[in-house]
Amino acid sequence: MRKRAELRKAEIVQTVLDLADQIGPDRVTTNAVAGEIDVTQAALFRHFPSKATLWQSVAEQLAETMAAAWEAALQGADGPEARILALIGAQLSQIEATPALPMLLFSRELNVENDALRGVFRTQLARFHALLLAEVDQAQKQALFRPDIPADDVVVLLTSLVQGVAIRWALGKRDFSLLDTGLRLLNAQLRLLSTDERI
Amino acid sequence: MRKRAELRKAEIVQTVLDLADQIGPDRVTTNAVAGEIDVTQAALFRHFPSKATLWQSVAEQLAETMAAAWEAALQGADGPEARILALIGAQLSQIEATPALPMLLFSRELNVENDALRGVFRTQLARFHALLLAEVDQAQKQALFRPDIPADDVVVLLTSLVQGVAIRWALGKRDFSLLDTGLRLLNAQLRLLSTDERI
DNA sequence: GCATTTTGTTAGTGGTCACTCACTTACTTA
DNA sequence: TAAGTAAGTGAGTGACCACTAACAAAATGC
Repeated sequence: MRKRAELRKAEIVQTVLDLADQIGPDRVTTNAVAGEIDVTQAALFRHFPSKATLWQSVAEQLAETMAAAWEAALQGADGPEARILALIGAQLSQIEATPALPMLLFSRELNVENDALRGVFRTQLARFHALLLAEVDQAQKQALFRPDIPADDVVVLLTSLVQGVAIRWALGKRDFSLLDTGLRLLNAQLRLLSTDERI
Repeated sequence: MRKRAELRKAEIVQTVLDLADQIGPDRVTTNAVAGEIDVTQAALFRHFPSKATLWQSVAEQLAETMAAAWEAALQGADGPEARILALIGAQLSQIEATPALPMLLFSRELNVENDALRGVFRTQLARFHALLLAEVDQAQKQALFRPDIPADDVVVLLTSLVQGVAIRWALGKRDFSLLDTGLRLLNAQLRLLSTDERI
């Protein structure tokens, strides 16, 4: 069935993400993608000049979705602690919705073959770090967080928490909710960071 | 130059690890390995019946080294906190000495192609988790650690710390000491976990 | 010092990869 | 409704992959 280019492009990008999760990013061949959407392999090259540019489209779509989710998280929360919770919750949801993300970070495609792809992800991670840092800084200035740990280190602890639980989830059987588990651990960590002795 | 099988085997295994770091685990082809040690590609199959068994040898060697490092860490430290420091220090050193380790965890080779390889790594990670859990349990029983966070969650926070800082190091420019940075963050986290208010 | 075993080479195998090209069919528009 | 364009096909390309078989030479054992 013939489709318009825009539709087909979106379909291809989504299929790449699905396949990346199912069989691993580096096993996503043009043949596999084409077979999944019942089109010949050569048809893909009508829509993307090369496989690398196809991956770049995937990265750009992911970057947009993530940026939008962070924006929404920040808008919907008041105070540093709530915003940290919202930001990390958004990130966990994003990973749960796109399970290929963690593996993609370590894929050959990103790390070896495709410099542009790597650039997009690096920029996104740096942005997330900066957003968290601003909130942690606020929290320490308002004496909500213990002041004796550098804000930068706190951010690394928080992002590590996300990565750690995401890895356990992605490499394991995914038999627990990434969002729930992540938020439970985050609450524990926030309790440790808090200056309020009662909680 | 002709070498004895045992020497050659060890050389091949080491070359696989080196190349896995330099070009990524999934780019380690038999041709690349052979070229690195100035031997024809076919010679590799004198020593390993298949590429999969070659990777298994790599995994076994890594598993042995790690187990020995953990053993030494536990022997040389007194008290739960010191043992946690030693265990995680050993793990950070191991990653720094074998930078391919984090990427290997997410490689196609491990996750898709080679079930035996995946088994070895899963077992190792579970062991590390268990070792840490025993120490955290002790620390809470001796009232060195806050009792209000489940020991299992504390272990996840600690292993996440290792993974998080290792990822930053492996995917970045490696322009900081993994061991130093990891231990600095670990000390911060241990301070947060401690019941002693003075530190 | 000769025979045997071990370690290596040369030259292939079939399979898969991204990508190309000449051609056809479906859709759009004048 | 005819002409032009957009989307898709079929049949290839060379490059690279893990792996094999027949043969050669180096080391070892008697």
